[in-house]
Amino acid sequence: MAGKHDQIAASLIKDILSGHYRVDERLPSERDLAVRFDANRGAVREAMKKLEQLSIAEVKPGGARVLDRSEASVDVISHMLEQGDLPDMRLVDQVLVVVNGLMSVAAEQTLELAPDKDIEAIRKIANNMAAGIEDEKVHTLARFELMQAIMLAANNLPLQLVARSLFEQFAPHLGVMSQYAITDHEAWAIFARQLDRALEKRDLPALRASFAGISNLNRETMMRAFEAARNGLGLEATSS
Amino acid sequence: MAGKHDQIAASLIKDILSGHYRVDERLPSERDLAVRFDANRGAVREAMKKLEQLSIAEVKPGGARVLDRSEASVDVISHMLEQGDLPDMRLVDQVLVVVNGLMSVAAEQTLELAPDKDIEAIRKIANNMAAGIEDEKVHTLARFELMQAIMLAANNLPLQLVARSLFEQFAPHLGVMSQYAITDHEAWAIFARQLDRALEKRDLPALRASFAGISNLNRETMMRAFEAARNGLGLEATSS
DNA sequence: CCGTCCAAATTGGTCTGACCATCGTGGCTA
DNA sequence: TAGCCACGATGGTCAGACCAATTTGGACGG
Repeated sequence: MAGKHDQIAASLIKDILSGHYRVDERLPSERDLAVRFDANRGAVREAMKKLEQLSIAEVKPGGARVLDRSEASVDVISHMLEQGDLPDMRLVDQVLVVVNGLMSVAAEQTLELAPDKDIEAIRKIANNMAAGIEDEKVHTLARFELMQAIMLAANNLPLQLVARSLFEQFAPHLGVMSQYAITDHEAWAIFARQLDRALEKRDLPALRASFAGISNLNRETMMRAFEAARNGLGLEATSS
Repeated sequence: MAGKHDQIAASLIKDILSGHYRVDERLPSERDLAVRFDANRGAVREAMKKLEQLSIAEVKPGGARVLDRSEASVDVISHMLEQGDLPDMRLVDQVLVVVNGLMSVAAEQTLELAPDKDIEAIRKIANNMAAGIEDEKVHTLARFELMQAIMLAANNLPLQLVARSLFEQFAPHLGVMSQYAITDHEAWAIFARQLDRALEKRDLPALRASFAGISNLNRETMMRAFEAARNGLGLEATSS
């Protein structure tokens, strides 16, 4: 299915991110890697392009060198999350902090600039959640709807791109985590009501307060899901 | 200097971003483009890889198609800023909003988690700015120092990566804009003092307030710089 | 006249092999 | 021992060919 260069890139990325190669270390030549992976040099070359795009390696005549993590592209996060059986809890929490922060910024921009129509659309979703949703999947869907509506209303392309990038990198893992997640629907209802009122009255402090609450809720829910997942995996046999 | 594929990619990116190709439109075949640019198909291929990486085009057997802007990678922002003589003011302001928001999140995380040592380092810089800096370049440097110190103290890798990505995309244009920018050092001093006190007393609301002020200051400064730059370019002859 | 299906042309994907400019390295010389 | 230089290795680029998937156009049947 996947091209050969994707497999090579994935292997090299894993090696680098797992610390198999140290920072500033020269990695093997393209020709050597070609024989190691039983592939064409072109394939290796495309893989190196990928590393370069992720800014985890710098490739230039004379050899390719591993770069420091702080130089990396935003897109490395998805690969970092794929290290190990379970994503790194600390990293996930950090991503949540950023995403929640971006959502808050988006909401503030919306409050400031968005037309009533867009705010009404958000309030409608918030109202649904404030009324209380029993079903977990319906609630999850509503949360996504709420996020998307706010992002659209903010009408800030860079904000949308960053938020979407982070979200999509985390999304695959969200799928496996969600089966362990237990959302506090009642707490959500409270904050949803607070958000609705803040939007109605264009009350910025109240808006921030509601998002702070939602952020903590999201983080706590995820932390609990992690513990559950860890226990769940611990009981099962180590497959493969 | 730059590889041929870079030139081809730049040309295609410009065409797509400027609307020369419509969304969902098929762009010419790699072989045709190779003839048009008088280049090897491999070079065109690498350029297409670039477009794919930026997620502004989707390339698959049968042809490559232009994607919607909302699908794009965060890295397109730098190319969007390069459209036209002067960067799009609205886009720049949006980037500033996001960066300032991220800085605020970083500061909050710092206040919550960072060791005293890191907070002291930030306060030291803030104190310098509160005392009042006359020289423009020194002030600019101090602002960067402040940003970097806060980002480091937050100790949140995803946050750092996103902020750095946005900043570096904007940085080249910042250089040309800065010659038109006139920073209100006195207003900065006030907010720097407020920031210093907020860090000292671990006062979260005060911290947010200081960053809100700094954010507005940054945006207003940039807006004024834009007007000045527009006038400056208007008076000069349209070179080249 | 319209829809369906099939075959040929087109397109991207991959591979092979070669040549060049640059960089690293080791040996040679002063 | 220190500096210099030539050789080997490495990435960068190119040319040409073949393959698999897609697209496209026309032939065919309704």
